[in-house]
Amino acid sequence: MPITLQDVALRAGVSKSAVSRTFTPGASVSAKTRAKVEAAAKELGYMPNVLASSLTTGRTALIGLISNNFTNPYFLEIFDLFTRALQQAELRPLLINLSAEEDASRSLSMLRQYNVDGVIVASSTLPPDFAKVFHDAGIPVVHAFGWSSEAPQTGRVSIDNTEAGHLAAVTLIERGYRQVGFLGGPQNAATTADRLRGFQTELQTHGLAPEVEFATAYSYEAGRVAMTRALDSVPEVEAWFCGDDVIAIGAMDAATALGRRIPSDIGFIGLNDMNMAGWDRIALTTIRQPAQQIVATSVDLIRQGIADPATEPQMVLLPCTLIDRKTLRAKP
Amino acid sequence: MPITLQDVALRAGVSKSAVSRTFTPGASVSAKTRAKVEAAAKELGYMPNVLASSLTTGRTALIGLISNNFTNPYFLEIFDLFTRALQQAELRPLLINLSAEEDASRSLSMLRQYNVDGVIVASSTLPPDFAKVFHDAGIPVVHAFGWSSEAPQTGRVSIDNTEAGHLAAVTLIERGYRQVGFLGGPQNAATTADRLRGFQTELQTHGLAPEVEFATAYSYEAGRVAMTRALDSVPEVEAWFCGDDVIAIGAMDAATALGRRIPSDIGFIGLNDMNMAGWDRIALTTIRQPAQQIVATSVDLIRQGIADPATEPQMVLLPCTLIDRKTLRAKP
DNA sequence: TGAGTTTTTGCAACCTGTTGCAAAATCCTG
DNA sequence: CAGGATTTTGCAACAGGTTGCAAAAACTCA
Repeated sequence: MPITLQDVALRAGVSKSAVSRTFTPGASVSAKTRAKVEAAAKELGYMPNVLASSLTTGRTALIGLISNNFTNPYFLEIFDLFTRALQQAELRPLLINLSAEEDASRSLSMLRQYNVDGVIVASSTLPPDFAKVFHDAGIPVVHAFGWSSEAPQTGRVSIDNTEAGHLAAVTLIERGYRQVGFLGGPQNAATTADRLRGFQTELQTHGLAPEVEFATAYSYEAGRVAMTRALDSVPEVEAWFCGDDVIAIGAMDAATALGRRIPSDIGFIGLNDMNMAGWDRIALTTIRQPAQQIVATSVDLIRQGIADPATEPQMVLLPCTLIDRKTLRAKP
Repeated sequence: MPITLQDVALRAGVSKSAVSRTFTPGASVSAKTRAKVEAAAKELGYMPNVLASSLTTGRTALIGLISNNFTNPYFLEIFDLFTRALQQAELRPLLINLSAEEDASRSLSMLRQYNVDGVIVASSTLPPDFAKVFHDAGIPVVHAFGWSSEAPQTGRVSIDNTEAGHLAAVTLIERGYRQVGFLGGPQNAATTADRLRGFQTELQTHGLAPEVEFATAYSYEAGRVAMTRALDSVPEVEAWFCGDDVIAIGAMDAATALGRRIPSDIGFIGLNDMNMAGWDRIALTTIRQPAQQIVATSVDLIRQGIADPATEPQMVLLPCTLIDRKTLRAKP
């Protein structure tokens, strides 16, 4: 049913090779035959079958986009950015949701069956050595949003989470908070430890130490239950650094439910700066990840990896910035 | 470099066909050769190349998942559901972001080049005849979340939007509101007209007519600006039916900014019931779309369409329900 | 055990393109 | 216009599988 190379060749009165070359950039075809072929192709509505050509060229332009963050609205922004950047680069995202039990190895083998040209892991909760599996399989891979100082050597791009923790501490201190808390994301998340370390280190230089709690997921609910617990066990904490905006929102609702006012009674600072953080009723003071740059860099790295498989995996760290809104009291 | 059928055949001491058959469900292979082949395959780490087999079988298990709703957090929930459901069905979503200028025909040809087995259009703002393009190209297609009574005959699954408008009207009336408004999504969205029609029709039977406004997008910002305008031009409206939760949130923030209290001064009812609508600080009264069912049905329809291309496209309408929270006053 | 059935197997052609190579066509220069 | 250099072209093999067909092997049952 669908039109093939053969059909076009016949119609144009040339060989299959001629048709193939017409559609291969940089191949040798005279203007005359190119014209004939293009006319025939147009008449028949021909388009080359990428999958068939992938057999010989080894290229599919398919990129595995793997994530398990399907409950954190921030990741919709990330998916938006990734799909656009990939499309721009003529690459096609094969989306994999690893939220469910789905084990990693199954998705690896699936991606190999489809011969993907590269893999992007967009997640901070997938184990840092997850990306390595692809690297070891010879598939270019970059792990975005999941940098941790102990992770193995694969392509990585992220903010410097230690630095983010540092920035949070500095901010809280300069606002005059002394009793502070850290409400991290899942304890096993690659990034949590680094954020905590940076936070603690800076506090230490001021003779302070944070209370430490962890939410079980990057979600509103998890933030809410963790904070409900914390408000009971360590009610004296004046301000919390939350490992994620959505966790922060859950935490703030927990505080509000218990009658605490923000920021007069208790302060919160988040991380990510998702769109929603700027909504009036949220107005969250937070640390912004340069999502756009992280995505652009990730896609660049993947393209490099595809173009020259011998390139060493690169690790790039981008700076984050404070976005001041209304959930922390002003500098005294 | 990668292991092929040939390699396994050699190793197992059988023909290529035997190996192929071992991996083809329902093919005729004796237990003995199957064992030999499986052993060899395991040792070598062989996995069949789906793309190569797609050449002869015509099946890729690839499903184009097209959307342009990458700013509405509700759609993260939808993507979560779709990716899971597709994975469950051993289908692979090729994600296409149509937000940008990207024109439809380009994505059609791309999907044809990749030989997708089917297409799911998840959007209410894509023109209703967009899905038809795929139908006409002989590709099974279902349009989810975009039903409109005037749309052409392709697979479709959605709530009955007229019914939703009707439900909104009934709800507002029974709460004692008389001066009501409709703040729709984009005016060109497939669903908006139906919702408005249902809303108006019901109001009419009570001798009422709504004020009508439209937001330019399904986003917080759009809801906010539209409502800011509306509060100026028709301040007498007591309650608004918003075409989407995120629009409703923007609208509510506009009202709050102008000093109106919810629900005592002004009421809001949304549509979708995204997760976030249940957050304390939002607590939006809204109409729930049965997202889970819509997705499950869509995937079923696609599978049917793949299994038997001759099946007529089906249209299924699912019921929606009211979720009462705190943005509408109680029944008097 | 042997004839008749049924199942399993391998061969070879095929799916849709790509590409190295040698032949054919075209171009250039004196 | 001849002769050499360059470009264009088609052939045929190949990428990694699938499948119709006929031959081979394994069953059945008298």
